[in-house]
Amino acid sequence: MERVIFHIDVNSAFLSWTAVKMLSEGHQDIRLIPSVVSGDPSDRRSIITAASIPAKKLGIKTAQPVSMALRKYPNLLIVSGDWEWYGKCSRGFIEICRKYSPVLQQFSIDECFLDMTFRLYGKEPVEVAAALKDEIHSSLGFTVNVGVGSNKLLAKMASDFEKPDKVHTLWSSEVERKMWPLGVRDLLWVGKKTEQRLMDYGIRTIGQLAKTDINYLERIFGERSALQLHLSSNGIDSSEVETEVPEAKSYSAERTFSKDLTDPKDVDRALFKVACIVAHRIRKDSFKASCVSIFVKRTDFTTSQKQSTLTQPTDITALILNEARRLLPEIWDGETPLRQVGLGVSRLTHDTAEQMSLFEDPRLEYYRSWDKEYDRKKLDKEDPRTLAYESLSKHSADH
DNA sequence: TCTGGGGTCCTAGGACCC
DNA sequence: TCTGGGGTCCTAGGACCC
Repeated sequence: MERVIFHIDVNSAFLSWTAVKMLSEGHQDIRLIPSVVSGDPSDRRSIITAASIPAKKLGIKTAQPVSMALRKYPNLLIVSGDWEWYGKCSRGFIEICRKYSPVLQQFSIDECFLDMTFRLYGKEPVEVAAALKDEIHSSLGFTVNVGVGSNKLLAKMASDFEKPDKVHTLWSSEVERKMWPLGVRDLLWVGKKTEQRLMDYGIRTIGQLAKTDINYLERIFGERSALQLHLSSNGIDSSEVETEVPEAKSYSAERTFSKDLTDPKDVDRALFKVACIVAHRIRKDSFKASCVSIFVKRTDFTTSQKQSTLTQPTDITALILNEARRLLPEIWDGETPLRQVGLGVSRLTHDTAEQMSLFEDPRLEYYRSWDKEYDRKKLDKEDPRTLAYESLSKHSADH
């Protein structure tokens, strides 16, 4: 029996959600004018996080630099994001979707899949999808697209058809007519690089890809990727709607500076900030990490990364920072200007047993109390107090 | 025009062990 | 003394997603 899967996708999520909030405060509806959500517009390096449909019609796209968008349209309305509010909107929209089927997989902050196979009770899938779409609009004030299909891949492809506020179907029987004429780039998991390689071999549309001999694809992409391309271009996807929320596998934070850094003191301070952010987040989720990695991006956009495994998992900022400091010289000569500095942790465990040792470093107690205070005071993540930085630096430098 | 931030998964090579 | 093959862990890098 054929399955019925819905994919629900909020239209220009961050922009719509900001619009709803501004409307309630008496502002005009920014969805109807050229507008964008972005980081600090005075920073030359800020990029566009979300754009309204009128803005998109002017050629303004997500991930473009704000400066570029302003050159295209100087009257562009720029608003900043509000992540707490976005979290509320996301939870509200997921809650409504869950009423239609408990077999729900949240795919990102603004997308989810529903397995509707046993939830239609004789009703037409398209009518149920329209009811869901309209309920979200009337109760929360923003629009969504609903893709309806025979599997997750097709549902997701369908939700990407004409926007906003639309229901589209993409059943297996419609693949040839609705999906095959599209360019390969429209296929899920085909990004820029794969598109270029396919182009090199004269494969431009999803239909051409579907009809390409899989053995030929294997020679270009390897066994695994070839199979993936072959199946998805033919509209085949047997994956389930996963209701379990997977545990995080890694945490990371990175900062791009408005001016490239060259002073080792500035770089160290940046490392400190990202270490505080990452360590705070793993403590909040009661994880400890065994692997620390750092990465840098240079002015020419080349990047380097270095990671190493700790002898014991930890959630202590100072120990993570120390490892990061040890690794840094291996990827940075102390002079090359750096555009970005990042820090990540992985190999996470929930192991709570403290590894007590007779020889436990007495400084650990100080580090833990420092972290406790950081967590308690919710210190401004972007601007940890100088004093805190100095005191932690002084201690951990002795290591 | 000049490119953010946060994730996941895959591959490939080297080290090490049996 | 010189030898095979398989498994696992670790690290670096790349591609993709939102």
